[in-house]
Amino acid sequence: MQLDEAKSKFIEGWGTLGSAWGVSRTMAQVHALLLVSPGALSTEDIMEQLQISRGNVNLNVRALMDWGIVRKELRPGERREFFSAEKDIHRTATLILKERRKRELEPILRVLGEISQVEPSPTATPEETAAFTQMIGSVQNFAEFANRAASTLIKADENWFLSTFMKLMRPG
Amino acid sequence: MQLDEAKSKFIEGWGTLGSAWGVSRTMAQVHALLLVSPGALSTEDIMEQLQISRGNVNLNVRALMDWGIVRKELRPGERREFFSAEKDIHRTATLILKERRKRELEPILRVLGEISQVEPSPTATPEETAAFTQMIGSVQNFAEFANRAASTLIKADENWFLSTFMKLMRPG
DNA sequence: ATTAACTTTCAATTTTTATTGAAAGTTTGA
DNA sequence: TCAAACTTTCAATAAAAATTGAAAGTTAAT
Repeated sequence: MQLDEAKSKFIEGWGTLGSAWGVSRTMAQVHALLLVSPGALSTEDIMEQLQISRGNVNLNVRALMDWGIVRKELRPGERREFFSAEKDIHRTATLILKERRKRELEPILRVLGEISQVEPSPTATPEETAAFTQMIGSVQNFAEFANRAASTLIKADENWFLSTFMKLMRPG
Repeated sequence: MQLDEAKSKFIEGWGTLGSAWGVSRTMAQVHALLLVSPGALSTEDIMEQLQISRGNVNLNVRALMDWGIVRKELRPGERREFFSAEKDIHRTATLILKERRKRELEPILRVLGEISQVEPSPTATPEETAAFTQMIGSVQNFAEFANRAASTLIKADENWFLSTFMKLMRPG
């Protein structure tokens, strides 16, 4: 396979993966393009390579910068901005995890905390209320577990990630 | 807070969480409704409680059954079908993990495997090709790590999940 | 202060995805 | 075998999300 074809396949595959996980296809594709590009790219470069509009490029690179996985690069004597992706995959994964935890896990934990305060009422039997409380409690436990696991991974350095965690996963 | 209000908030929150992770809002809401309902529900029950059409209920309930997290329940002497959610949250999480790994992780691993076979060509410098191969290699390593981690979690029973994994996450 | 080179915004549009509802299909009991 | 009580399908429709492109905004050099 030729390099260009391989790059295209990666961009396409990464885009598909992203959209399955709630990241817009284009955002994932911009990320993939920056990952496979040796140097930083300008807005025009991205527009041309992915065949998308200027506004779209701007929107998506800014979202990627919000996530901390893409950086703006300024070159002396150049007015336009160049963009490059964090190339360390563990760091990238950590940053994504951090951001998604903040955006998605924390809100549901808040909701779970609120609704676990459900009080006995005349319209529901005590059994119904108890069943609900128990159900929510187990979801809450699980979500808190996931939250703590995410924290640990976020704090962990790459060595820990590769050695300690790897050993756990393959104890043989 | 009253039980009904708490249930609604859970259904809404679960729906939002789902859509952030690439699951349709309605599918997540049907799942949430079944989770908070003490008994099994009929198609009509779901239609009424979520205010959605019969076709939509049918579609989403079948998708949830594909995932293995909702079961059909037949009652003697009743022609219609009732549905109930797996109430064990660890088991639910495991089943979701398993299904998503199959649907989303495996395809990207296949793509990565293919494109790592990139060959030197006249249109690209050896350095470019090498940089690409290295990049893809690190993504591949990471994806394979995630794949193995998922396998382990899938095989693990609840005890392991709660004790061993918990200890690792909070080594103090 | 002006202008050229850029970035950002946003209302309009397109594309994608989800939903409906009615018709077709299936199953079960009489 | 019939018909009632269901489930399933799918073409049409609606809703949501992504995208465009042109105009407005910003910045930096002269």
